[in-house]
Amino acid sequence: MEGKTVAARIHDLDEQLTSAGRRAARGLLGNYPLLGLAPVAEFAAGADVSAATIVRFVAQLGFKSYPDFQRALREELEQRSKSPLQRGATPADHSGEAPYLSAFLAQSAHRMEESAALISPGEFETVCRRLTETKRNCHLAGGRFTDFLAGYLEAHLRLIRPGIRRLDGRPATSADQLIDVKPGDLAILFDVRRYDPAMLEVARTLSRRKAHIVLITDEWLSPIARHARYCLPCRTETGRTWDANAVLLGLVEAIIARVTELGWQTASERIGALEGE
Amino acid sequence: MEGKTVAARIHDLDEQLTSAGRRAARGLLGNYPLLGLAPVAEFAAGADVSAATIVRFVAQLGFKSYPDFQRALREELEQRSKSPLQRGATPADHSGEAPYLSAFLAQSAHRMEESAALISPGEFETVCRRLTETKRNCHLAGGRFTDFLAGYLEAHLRLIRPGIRRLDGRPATSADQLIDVKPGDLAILFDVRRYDPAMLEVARTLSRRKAHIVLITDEWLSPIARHARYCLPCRTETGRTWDANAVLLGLVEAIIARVTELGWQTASERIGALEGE
DNA sequence: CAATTTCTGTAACAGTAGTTCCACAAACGA
DNA sequence: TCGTTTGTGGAACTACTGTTACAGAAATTG
Repeated sequence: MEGKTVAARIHDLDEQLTSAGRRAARGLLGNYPLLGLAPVAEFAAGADVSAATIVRFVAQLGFKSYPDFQRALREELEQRSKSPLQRGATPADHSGEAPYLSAFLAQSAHRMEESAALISPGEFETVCRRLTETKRNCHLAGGRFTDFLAGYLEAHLRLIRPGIRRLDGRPATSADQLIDVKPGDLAILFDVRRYDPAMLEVARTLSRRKAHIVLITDEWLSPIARHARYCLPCRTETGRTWDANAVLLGLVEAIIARVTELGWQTASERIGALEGE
Repeated sequence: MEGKTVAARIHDLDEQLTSAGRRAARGLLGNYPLLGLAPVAEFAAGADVSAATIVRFVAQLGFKSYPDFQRALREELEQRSKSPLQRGATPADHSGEAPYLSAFLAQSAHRMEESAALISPGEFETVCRRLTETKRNCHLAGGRFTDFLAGYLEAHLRLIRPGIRRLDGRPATSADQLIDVKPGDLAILFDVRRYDPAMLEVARTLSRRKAHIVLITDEWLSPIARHARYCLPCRTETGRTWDANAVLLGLVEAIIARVTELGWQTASERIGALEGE
């Protein structure tokens, strides 16, 4: 119990967390561990919950008090900075210029691994399981630079199971698409920064219709997060002109792989039938 | 005054510090910046001075209050972790069993790094340079599961430069699209395993019309490779039902990033104009 | 060597943080 | 659809932390 990192504790709880508790967890993992070192009020504001929720969250993690929790974070941070490897690691790459492509791909790869830490394993698993429930329909939509992800996921899910619907983001046409959304339906939305107002509107409508929203977003969390039951954030920041959506695709492929495994009975038949053509 | 790091401020003071003040400085620099994030009492104990001294020290550094000082430290830490390659931000999570998602993303990440070795840096660079030659048109096309990559690349290249054309893979319609392909034009084709015969046909035609083909494919090389002037293969094998196209998207994003850099003059203007809307 | 100045730690103070309680709202199950 | 349960945020409360004043200990200078 003592030796565990705070991040690990969060992943342990995971299922037991309530909606607001989860927002707190997301916020903290989002810029870990800095938000936890701020005063409660600031943490609360950053995670978009009340101060009371933060205190409850910290108590759930097994800490006696908020200061106690902060001490744990500091000690963790101290451990990390004292461990020998990374001191040399970061500055060393200036020696002998690495080819552009290697450096770029290494960076993307690194961000992909970081994203794994950002996403709660239980939440991922839950989302995948829900995707195998073929009784409910599943709706997909993405914004300007993420719509292709929705398309990619759609193409694969269609092979695996029935009941997949694609929404387009334009408010005009989406209105009538949204009519046949039933309570309890699943909706997977993609939204990354410069967040799309149209997507937010779609999310609002879905929320009103009691659909369960799965949000796939970047580390700064789309405003849709407030309406989302499940939230899967990825590290996309590059410091360059464009953010890295390859990480998002990695996540999408992970979902496809997992859902294929879980629903292999159905999937193999369908895929077999389609391959045959 | 505002932008200075706390460490820099300490060095500035230096001579002006009294004996106890210096102990405080030593303590903080000794395990920077963690001690400063602790409560005053703890900071004091760690630096072996009284709490009052710490407060005076912080005031000397130019901060209005101790909380103010801590905020500065946190912001500094946030900056640092966000700008250059993240210092091994969240690595030490390998405790215990690796969750599905982590394992999957780690695998994807690994394959991404391998791909860097697979692709000749010179070839990559050449392709990017040719993409900045705006005198020649550039045509894009992809197969069933890769067409979205062509779309993604198209969307970004359009922002950067003129003369981008998208071909669709259907032989019927592609015929007339291919009419305005001129000798020396660039054509970027995506083709991965279970290779698309239609794509091969498109490649043949392009080849006949003396277009220079850039092929983005998997490690087993599409048959198009014979017609391609440049060939950029990626590791996509997963051993599962589906191959990993996230690696391909990584490569595409690398191209986008590099081309943006090379043609920044043109690109920045165009992007700026479009952002303005 | 003594008087003066500067610096330091202790102890009381004040303010702000963390904590807790309660009423309300949302989700769940009958 | 209605009651029950659970979760949530606002507001009061408490406790701790940062702050400040003061008195004693060094250090410095005449």
